[in-house]
Amino acid sequence: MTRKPVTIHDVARRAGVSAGTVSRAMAGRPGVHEATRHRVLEAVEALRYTPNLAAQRLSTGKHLSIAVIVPFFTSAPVSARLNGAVSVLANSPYDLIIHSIQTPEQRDSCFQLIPHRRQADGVLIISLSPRDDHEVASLRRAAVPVVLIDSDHPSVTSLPRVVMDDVAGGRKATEYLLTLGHRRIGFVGDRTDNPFHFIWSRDRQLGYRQALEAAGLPPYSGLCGEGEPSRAGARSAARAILSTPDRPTAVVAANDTRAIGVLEAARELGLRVPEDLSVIGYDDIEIAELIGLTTIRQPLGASGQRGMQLLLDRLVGGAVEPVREVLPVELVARGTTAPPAR
Amino acid sequence: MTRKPVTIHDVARRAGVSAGTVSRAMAGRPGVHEATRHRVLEAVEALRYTPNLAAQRLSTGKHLSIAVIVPFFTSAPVSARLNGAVSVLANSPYDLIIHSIQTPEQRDSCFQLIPHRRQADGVLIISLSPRDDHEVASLRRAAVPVVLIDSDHPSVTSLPRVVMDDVAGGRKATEYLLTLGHRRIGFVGDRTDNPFHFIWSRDRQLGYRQALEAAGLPPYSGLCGEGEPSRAGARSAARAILSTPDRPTAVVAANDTRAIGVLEAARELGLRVPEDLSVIGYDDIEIAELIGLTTIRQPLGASGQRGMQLLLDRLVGGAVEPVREVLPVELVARGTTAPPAR
DNA sequence: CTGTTAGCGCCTTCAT
DNA sequence: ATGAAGGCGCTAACAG
Repeated sequence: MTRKPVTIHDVARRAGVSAGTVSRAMAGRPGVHEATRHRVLEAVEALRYTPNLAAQRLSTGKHLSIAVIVPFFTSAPVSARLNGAVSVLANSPYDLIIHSIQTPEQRDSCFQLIPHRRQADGVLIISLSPRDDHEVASLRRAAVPVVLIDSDHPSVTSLPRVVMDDVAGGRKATEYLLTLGHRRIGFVGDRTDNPFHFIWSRDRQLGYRQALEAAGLPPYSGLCGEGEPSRAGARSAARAILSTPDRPTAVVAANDTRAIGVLEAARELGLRVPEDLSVIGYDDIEIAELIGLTTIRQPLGASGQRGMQLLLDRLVGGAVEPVREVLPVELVARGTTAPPAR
Repeated sequence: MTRKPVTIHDVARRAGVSAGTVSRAMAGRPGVHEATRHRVLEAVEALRYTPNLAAQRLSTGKHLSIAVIVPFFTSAPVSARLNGAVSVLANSPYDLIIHSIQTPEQRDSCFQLIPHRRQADGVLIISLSPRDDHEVASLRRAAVPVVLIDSDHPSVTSLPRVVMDDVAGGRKATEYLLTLGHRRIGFVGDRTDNPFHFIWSRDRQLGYRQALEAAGLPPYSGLCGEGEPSRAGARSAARAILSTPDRPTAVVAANDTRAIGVLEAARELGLRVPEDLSVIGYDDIEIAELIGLTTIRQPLGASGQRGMQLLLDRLVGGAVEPVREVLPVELVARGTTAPPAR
């Protein structure tokens, strides 16, 4: 079944030319007689010749592929970003190699290996942030360009990246609740020291704190729940803070999935939404619209596209200066928020 | 920044051996003195040597990568399957090359190119079925093993594949409604001649018809809506069949997304669910549980895992005989179904 | 315009 | 146990 592959020499022989000419003809490079090119292409067709990519890569030093490091791409926001990135590649010669991170160990090994092993022309890292200066430095001296999406680090010696304005998002969400008249506002998010080193929850919480502070309100640290990064985790965290005597009248969730957990907790506790409790999510994934969840919308697909574009730019244009693009977010008011009952 | 890559010869020189020995030492093959191996590995470490994959591939003829052809992987079911497939690869040396299909043209070109160009050791095709015998034949004479997931074709000369029992699923959904006492049951699905040649909607509809027939009911062709493959499309299709004088008391949707469209249509028309209308979906994606949708659950992640496993089997074991594995589906009864009002 | 000649970096016999 | 040599398939530089 797997008969010997057709090589460039087979084509050359059939067309009555040399391998070099076949190479030139196929690459469409100038300096080949039109008739010759025609004969070559005919032979290619007849033999169903496909160049051996490995040989091509070895010879040219180009890989024509891009590696993407991405966590849990069943998560809707991540998969939306990935999809945006992929769509940019559709009309390019680059292949897309996916490295799906499912454990913290995988994260670490991918961060070390992928950018240094010479297998892709560029590396795109989605939603996974460098842990420390050391890791930033390691990425900077990578063998190929590295671009980050939804990933950041305060280090000055920085990498090109596309980030969401998570702090502003957390602030907007909280300010909206303040505008509605809420004063006791809780937050349900991720642990700062989560094993994958996700930073978005932390940043959104920071914005939340800023908004409270700006409003002259004390930080309600007792109202912040951290739990497993899932609906169930958010539900139990929410159950905890909603069971306190001075329960909050509103909750900011670090993402839509958690917001749904909060809604479930509210239902379990017999709290009506939005009459007894306002809930606001983050991401605006499809489900948010369906259940009428008020949320902060971030440009998921666009972030993927932009990041991939940055990477491609530096693949063709050589070294472009590092940039840090911040994408804006917006509030989408729906049915899970209302003024507090008096 | 991109200094000259370190090659196997650099390592060899530093370790005071030849390139061949380095190769053997690194591959952990026998016939290398322990002390030598140690020195080699030390040199590898010191030089941060990473073998050039392209060279390795060219030399060995193995690519250590698997190509996956997959449509719209933002769709929850597709991304769940893909995720299952990826997870199998986590502990293997294989890389995963993604070919995301976004247009019918891409579908066609990928079907022709990917399996024949010698770039991956195997090809996994998810949720995209061969269009005709010709395409089946083309896949069969591919240069590398090809495995299909959620993809099928009646052709006798078949390919190894993992399919869902969509016909049984459509039947089960319909039988459940019949059991509840419904007699006028509609169906909202995809067009048979959809451009991507998806077949699951057709098969589920077939099961639906079988169930009706078995119950001695005439085929309610007027109750079948076909629309754009989206929530909105399903909503307008549903609006049409729910506005007829003899409207159905229950609707089987070809997937959960469409079921949600049907629910929206019902709400618009002032029909209560499940009192005035029963709705049943298909897939059991996360959202189904959230909104309490009765649905048919299919093993999404498991199908991906199993398909990838089949592919790996045939990569190591050589030619295994073609199989057609059918994965079972089950009914998940939730809140959108009830006996019809009398 | 086209053929020839060297590698690209690695693996793999075949000697030693 | 190790070194030397040839080749994987292709491209690129250099002659003609």
